[in-house]
Amino acid sequence: MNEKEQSILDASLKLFVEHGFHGTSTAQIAKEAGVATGTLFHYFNNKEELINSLYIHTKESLLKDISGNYDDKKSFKQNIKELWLKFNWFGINNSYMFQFILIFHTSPYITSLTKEHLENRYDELVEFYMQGTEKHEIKMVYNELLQDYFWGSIYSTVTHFQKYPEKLNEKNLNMAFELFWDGIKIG
Amino acid sequence: MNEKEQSILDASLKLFVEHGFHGTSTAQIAKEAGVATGTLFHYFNNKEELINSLYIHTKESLLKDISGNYDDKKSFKQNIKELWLKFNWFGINNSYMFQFILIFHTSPYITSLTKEHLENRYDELVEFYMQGTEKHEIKMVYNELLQDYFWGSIYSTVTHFQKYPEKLNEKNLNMAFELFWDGIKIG
DNA sequence: TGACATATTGACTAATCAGTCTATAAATAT
DNA sequence: ATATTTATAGACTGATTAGTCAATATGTCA
Repeated sequence: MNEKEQSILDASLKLFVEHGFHGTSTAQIAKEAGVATGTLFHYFNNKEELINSLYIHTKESLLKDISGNYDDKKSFKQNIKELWLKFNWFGINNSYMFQFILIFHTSPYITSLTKEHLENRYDELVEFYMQGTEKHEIKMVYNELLQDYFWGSIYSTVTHFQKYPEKLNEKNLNMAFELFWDGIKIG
Repeated sequence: MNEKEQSILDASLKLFVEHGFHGTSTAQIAKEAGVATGTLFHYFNNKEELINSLYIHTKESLLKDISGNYDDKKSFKQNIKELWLKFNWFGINNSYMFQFILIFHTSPYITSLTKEHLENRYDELVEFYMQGTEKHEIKMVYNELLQDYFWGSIYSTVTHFQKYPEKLNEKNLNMAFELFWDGIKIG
């Protein structure tokens, strides 16, 4: 990845989150990135291609951070907690990226081709969940609801600590996890 | 509320949700509403005033739908379930409004004056919650986290049934509530 | 060295935007 | 009935936008 190309993506991430896709001009992006508009269009054919690249890079970054294997030596709860924490730390440490995913995952400017490129990688995560229901460690709730419940917990926890950074500590993060876990555990 | 004024707000709601604030031109709004641009600027001095009016109307509509008093004859769980359901039905039956609130509650175009106009009305809701912690029916979790947990559950449930409308029935809605309730209940 | 490709620049352009203005039409008041 | 205010229309304008283009610089390879 070229240095200028990277700074264009960095500037875009910041400005798209702060002012939206249409609220950010290519001139502003170029200025923020410290390049000329011509350079921007040298690396990206148009604005839409830019946001698609950004979406791919952001999601790749998330996938990299949350990847890791199920550890049979640990309990199911511990395994799921580690995954939950990885998601949350990603959101807390990369607030622009997290907000970008939140805002733009339904954007019409992100093409279906771009989405396909990533969607199926979450399959691993889904199977991971299934393990818990099979072993009757978590409630018999259909998969789609379980996934959305999981994501809702990540969403509310990350946005909570973005809003109240002074509340961020291990105790409160565990508290937030227990809210999530007690919702799906059996008994 | 004038008929044309209302159709301008309706058109704005739809287009702002679908294409964003800057992604929607005043000409498009006027066309969708079936009026001339001059009429739009007769009712709203500028685009920002339009989105602020829209925000107020949308939140007023939400507040109207979720309002109601705590019923001492019913259990705390039942009371909170009814509130939770009111929020969810609002989101399910008014998907544009719900998405609009989600997308624009942090928008810089919604002035702090507009926000103040509504924020304090949620105080009732907060006190409602406190009742549960005082009676030790729900976990001793600090208020801000509890509120964000509540909102996260609404968010994930509404977006879930927007994504999978065929899954919407009483059984699954109750299931989603139990995920939420078991997270905060004691024991 | 010299030839060719790639990188970078910023002035430029056609299209689009928010908002204005003038002209009427409809409603309301005196 | 007449005057005054309010509603509606759409052509128009100055500013801004995404994207182009021609010029120049830098790198690469034989």
